[in-house]
Amino acid sequence: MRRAHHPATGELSLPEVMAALSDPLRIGLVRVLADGAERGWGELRAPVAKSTLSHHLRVLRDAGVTRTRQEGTRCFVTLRRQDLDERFPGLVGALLEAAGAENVGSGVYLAPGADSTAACP
Amino acid sequence: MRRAHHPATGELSLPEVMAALSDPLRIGLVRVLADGAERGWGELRAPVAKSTLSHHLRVLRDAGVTRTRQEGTRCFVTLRRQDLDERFPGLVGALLEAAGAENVGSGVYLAPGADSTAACP
DNA sequence: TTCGTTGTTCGTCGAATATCGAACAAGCTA
DNA sequence: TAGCTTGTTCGATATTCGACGAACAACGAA
Repeated sequence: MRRAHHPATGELSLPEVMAALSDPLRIGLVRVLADGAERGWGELRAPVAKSTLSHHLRVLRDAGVTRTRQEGTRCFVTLRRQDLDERFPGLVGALLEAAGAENVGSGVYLAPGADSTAACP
Repeated sequence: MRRAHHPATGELSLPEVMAALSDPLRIGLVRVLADGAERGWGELRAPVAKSTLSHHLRVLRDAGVTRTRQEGTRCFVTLRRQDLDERFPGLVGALLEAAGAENVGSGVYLAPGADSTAACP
């Protein structure tokens, strides 16, 4: 598991962020992370193969939408809400509101019983 | 020149709109149209072949971001700001603000001397 | 050390995208 | 009618994207 690259706040690219947020599955991931809690990779459920899920998380990470932290063999993901709001004020909020109203990305959810406080037992 | 298809307000798809707004050139087009004025196709200047420009305008139109009106052999384009705001409140505003701050899509501009009031002489 | 768990990476596939020039169609205009 | 203007459409390429299974790497546990 190679060290993941995270763009600095100042390096965020608007087109790249928009592209990252143009896939229903990735929108679903952002919605799941929208409460600001850190989530374990294993908590995330989506109707795709795990290699595909890894791909989508990588796209989000490379665009600077999420941050991945590694702990042992596990990964924890958070939404970079503050960084995004700093560079693109209101964008993520508008997206989340619209996605909620349209129920975009509803195929993504958290593993039943998973709790943000139990992410690191 | 076939009759263009415009999705109804209720048919707008968030992922499709996001994808349409993830290209720098298309963001530039939206910026040029952001003042709400109707612009003639011929006023639009972008560093691509006209067939490519036609393609990008079609992507925007098909996603419901712009509306195209035909008058004789000419086309006039407007931003569907109201429809977009109705479905995705704040999204276009946040995009425009961010794009302005980052100067995204600056390769797109209006033909010198073109005026919104002179679009239909 | 030997497993088992956990994500990532690789190779591949089909579909979609961006781009260009050329050909085309529709409507003015001479 | 014959041309001119204006966009659109058509191939043709090259690139990228989303998806999958399989292989791999890193770490903890037995």
